Amino acid sequence: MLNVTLELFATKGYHATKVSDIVSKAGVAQGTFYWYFKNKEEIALQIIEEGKRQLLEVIHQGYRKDQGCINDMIQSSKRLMHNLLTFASENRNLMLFLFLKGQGADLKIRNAISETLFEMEVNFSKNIYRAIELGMLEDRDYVPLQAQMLTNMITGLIARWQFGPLYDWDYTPTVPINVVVDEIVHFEFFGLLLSGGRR
Amino acid sequence: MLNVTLELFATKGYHATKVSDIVSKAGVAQGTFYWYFKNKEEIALQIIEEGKRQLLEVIHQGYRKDQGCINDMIQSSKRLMHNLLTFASENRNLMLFLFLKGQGADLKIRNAISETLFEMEVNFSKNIYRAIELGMLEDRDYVPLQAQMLTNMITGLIARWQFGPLYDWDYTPTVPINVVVDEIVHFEFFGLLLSGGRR
Amino acid sequence: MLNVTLELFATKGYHATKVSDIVSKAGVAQGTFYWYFKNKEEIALQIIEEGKRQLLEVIHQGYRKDQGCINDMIQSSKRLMHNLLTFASENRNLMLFLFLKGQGADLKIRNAISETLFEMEVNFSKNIYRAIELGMLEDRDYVPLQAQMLTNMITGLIARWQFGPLYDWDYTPTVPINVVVDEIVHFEFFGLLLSGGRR
Amino acid sequence: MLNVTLELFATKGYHATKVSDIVSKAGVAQGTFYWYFKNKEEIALQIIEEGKRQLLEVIHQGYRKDQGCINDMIQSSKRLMHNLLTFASENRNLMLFLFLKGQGADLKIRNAISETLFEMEVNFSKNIYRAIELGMLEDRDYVPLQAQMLTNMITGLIARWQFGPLYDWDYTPTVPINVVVDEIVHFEFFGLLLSGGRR
DNA sequence: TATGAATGAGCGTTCATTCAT
DNA sequence: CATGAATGAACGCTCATTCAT
Repeated sequence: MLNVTLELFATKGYHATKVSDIVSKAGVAQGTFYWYFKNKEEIALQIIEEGKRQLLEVIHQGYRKDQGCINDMIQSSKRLMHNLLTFASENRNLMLFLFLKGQGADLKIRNAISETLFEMEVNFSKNIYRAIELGMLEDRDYVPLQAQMLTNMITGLIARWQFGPLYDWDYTPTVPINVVVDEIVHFEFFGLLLSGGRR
Repeated sequence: MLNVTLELFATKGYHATKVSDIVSKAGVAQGTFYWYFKNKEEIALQIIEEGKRQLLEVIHQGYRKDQGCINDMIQSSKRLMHNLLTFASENRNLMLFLFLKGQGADLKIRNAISETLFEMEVNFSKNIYRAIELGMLEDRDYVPLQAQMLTNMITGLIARWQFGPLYDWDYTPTVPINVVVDEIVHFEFFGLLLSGGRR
Repeated sequence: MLNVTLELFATKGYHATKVSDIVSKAGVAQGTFYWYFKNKEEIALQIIEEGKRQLLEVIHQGYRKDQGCINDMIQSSKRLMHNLLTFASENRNLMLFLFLKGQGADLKIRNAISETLFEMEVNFSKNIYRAIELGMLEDRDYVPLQAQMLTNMITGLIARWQFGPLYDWDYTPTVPINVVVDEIVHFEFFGLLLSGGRR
Repeated sequence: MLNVTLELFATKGYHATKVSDIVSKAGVAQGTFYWYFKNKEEIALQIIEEGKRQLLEVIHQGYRKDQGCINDMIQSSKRLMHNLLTFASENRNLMLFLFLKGQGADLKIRNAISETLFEMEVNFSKNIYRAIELGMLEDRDYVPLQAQMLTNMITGLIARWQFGPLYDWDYTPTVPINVVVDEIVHFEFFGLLLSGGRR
């Protein structure tokens, strides 16, 4: 039922998705829904929770562990972005819901989503701090701000890349995944690396 | 009525805003709403239309017109970003609605918003192409992709800067506007400029 | 305004006709309507009143005055029916409203219409009684019942003849007026005349 | 719910009957209505459909099957009319809705009703043609027109007989059913039979 | 576990009517 | 005489939720 619901949330949006839509698509009766979930809000929260877990797992795997040269850093970033975009390709509905449609839902759900995005940010921050610790980047102020920019750039780009300017579910990406990875990492690299000790 | 409605849309979201909320906040009767607007959807579309107009006007004013050195380009970018962030500060509700909450509304509204963001992108693209023409930037592929990244970075940053990680209307920015401008332009500068002839 | 309103009542029906339809078709402002008429009901009642006057005038002109033979009676009936059908052709909207659509309006209006039809009946009754007085018809019971049947036959036929089986305003009669007159009078003649002294 | 609704439609008319009237009279909640019917229009259409079925069944049973003399034809007509009037007595609300109030409803409903009346006409036409085939009546033009007159006469008479000149639901018929049957059949007999070969 | 009929609060919208100008 | 903006009661309909089976 989670997958079915996520698909509906992603395409129609939270409010426009009726519980009756969910159950009819899932092939069960209306009442059955309420055996599995307390209410409509809860299924959304579960979806977000599970999505967050997977998303952070992907990001976590790209975490820099060893010291290395600039090139190692770039390679590591590329690997992370590649994993992220691959995950995005395999979880289109999740991306659409988390990065776009979700903000139209009710407060509690919006907050759960915001929290997810914030944790992404935190991980990017950690990544940057780690790179500084490892001596790969010079120390700087405003690491969180830079992590924000990265997050926005990445989530926004994933949405636009996958769904086009009108955020259409049936859109087919026109740019190969490698190009997107390169562009992001390029921005990231120059944005972060060359900012040097600016503080 | 437009301002009152925008505020409600921005804080509660489109669906959670009842027409009765709008009219009671505006101090008129329920029926009066329908004298001025065909229905709830139309007022949203009008708000978006007007917001788009203003937003694009701000962006257009930052359009590069004269050739210049690298420094001119940076200054011009800073001026544009400063205008944009100032406009954002003075139109918090519009930002919240366009960049976040709006995607939870119905198809027609979402499309109108997407179109607005897309036109921002197009303007950034034009800006980049213009800089190439003027010899300020080397020629490159994927200008639209870079414009997308810029747009995402900027809109996302505006939202996060103004409303914090939980997108809370009562949040107060913790980072001074100049720092944000510097960071954005830094990213933009290195991202775009130093990408050189990579194609 | 009366004509405009009658046309709308006849085509759309009483309830489906909005005061705003009337005034926009009449080319005046909404408020003006209420200078001429107390409310929507009143204009309907005025229309019915005026229609009744005209209708009864037509019927009254066909009233038998002089004694005569059977043939005189048939000729007189034919003349009456011809006048009635001619009037109907020239007052399609009135027919449609009185004989069909009107019964869907509110109580007071329905009663005004019923009264109109009843007065038609009364006149037919008088006509029959007069013919009996003049010795053109034998005396009989149930004259009112026969008058009812005549009325129903005539009003129904007028509606069906002018507007077809679906009561469509744009329908064009397929049967010439003389044929209709002949058929009605034939029915009337044999129905009334030959019923002889049956009592 | 169908019976309850028919009663309300027949007494108050379609537009004046609120869904809340229906459900409160039926003793269920507002929402329950929409579990059984798509909307208010649909229940009207179902009522008409069912009414048509029953009405045509009654008429069909009176269909002439065997050849016979004039008297057989009259007897057969009387039986049909008697059945029809008996059915009408037992389905007062249906009569009131189909023959009077229904024409005030919206287009789709009006058309469904018109269709019902038209099928009555068609059946009467068939009956006449069958009588011609059987040699009980001479051939003639304008059979459909005569069927129309019959239908109008009969439906109108049923309405007036049952509900009086003001079409009042609480009216009690003042004329015994047999008299009405006799009068109708008399009109029909002389109207149809004696019209001979007039063409 | 699972069903699906039943609920009812709440919403968007309509439209006859009013009234200051 | 005429306007048209403003009113607000009332309606049809939706849909998340409940509960007897």
